[in-house]
Amino acid sequence: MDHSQTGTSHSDSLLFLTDEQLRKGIEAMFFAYRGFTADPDRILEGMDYGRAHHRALHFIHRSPGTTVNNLLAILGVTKQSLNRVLRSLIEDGLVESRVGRADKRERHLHLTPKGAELERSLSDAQRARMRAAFRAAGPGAVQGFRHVLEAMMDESARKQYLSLKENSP
Amino acid sequence: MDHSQTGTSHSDSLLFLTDEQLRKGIEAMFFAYRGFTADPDRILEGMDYGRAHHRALHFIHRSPGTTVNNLLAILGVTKQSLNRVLRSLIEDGLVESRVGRADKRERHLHLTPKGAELERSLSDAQRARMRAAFRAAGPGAVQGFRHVLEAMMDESARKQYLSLKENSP
DNA sequence: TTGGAAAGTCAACAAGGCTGACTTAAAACC
DNA sequence: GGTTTTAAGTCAGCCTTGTTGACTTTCCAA
Repeated sequence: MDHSQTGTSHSDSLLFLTDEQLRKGIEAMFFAYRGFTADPDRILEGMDYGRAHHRALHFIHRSPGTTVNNLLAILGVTKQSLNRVLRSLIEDGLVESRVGRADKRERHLHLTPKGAELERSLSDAQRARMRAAFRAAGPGAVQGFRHVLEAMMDESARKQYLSLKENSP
Repeated sequence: MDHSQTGTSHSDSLLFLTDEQLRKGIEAMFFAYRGFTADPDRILEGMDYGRAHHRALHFIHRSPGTTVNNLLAILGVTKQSLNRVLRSLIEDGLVESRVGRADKRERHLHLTPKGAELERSLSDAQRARMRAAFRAAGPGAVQGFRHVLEAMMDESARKQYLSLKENSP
């Protein structure tokens, strides 16, 4: 489980990973995630919304007509937690909840024009940062980035990630 | 700012990044970060500690003798927020706070054996996941992963990240 | 000797998680 | 047709972790 020779980091031939390298990876995740959320957070502060609203808007935009249960599974939060967020978005006219045609118990969620507008301003900011990072790192790095992140996910999250439509890696 | 031809993703020659590729990157960050924190969170649940305590333990372990102000800057939270966490760790005997020798206003933070033990169990879990992800993705991917994350950080965070000691990428 | 930095503390508040209990409507089952 | 299950929504209360603002103590340094 440990190599007991921490510190020296030279050529890592496939299986030799020092604790130092792993720790750097861990810290990279920590600092990068802060940057990842910084721009949308800045836009949202002052509004009545937060990161949770952003996530809901993102996945509704991305899978229009998704049901509440679906969204619950993707976001990995409780019904009560999501409901609080969803209720305010619906009341404020950013999200529309339509009774299901086939199954009238279900509610299908869509962004209104107003909701789409906020979603776009949030995702524009986030995409701009991602684009800058991808360009700075180069095309090869993008593949590596995606591969490592994918391997880091829980099995169930990976399935959800891969099954989100238009997936052509 | 936008290419207006979303969807098709074939060879991306250095500067051509579709919104689709960027969105996949964004979602990869979201799902992967959940996996990244899942194991330590599982260990901590049931104890009186949470993710904030984990972060404090991590950076104290990594930079023994660091001052409170230093830690504040790295974690990016307020003094009051950190103090609450630090107080419980000190009271429970996981962290020792030593008055500075040169400057007696400063407190230098160290892990006690008990604190080091918890830190190790948390970081063992997190490293195991990182190691598995790195192995699954291969050595080239690890470089790409680090490069993209580094480029995604805010300028100030990147400086902190790079200046944390024993940095030999 | 005085100004300011480092640390610590109290109080109050907000976001966003959680559990538990319960309702309503509609589908599915037998 | 009656029962059970499922999807959604709600109320109440709790926890963690972040925030501001105000204030104290200590002590270095100009």
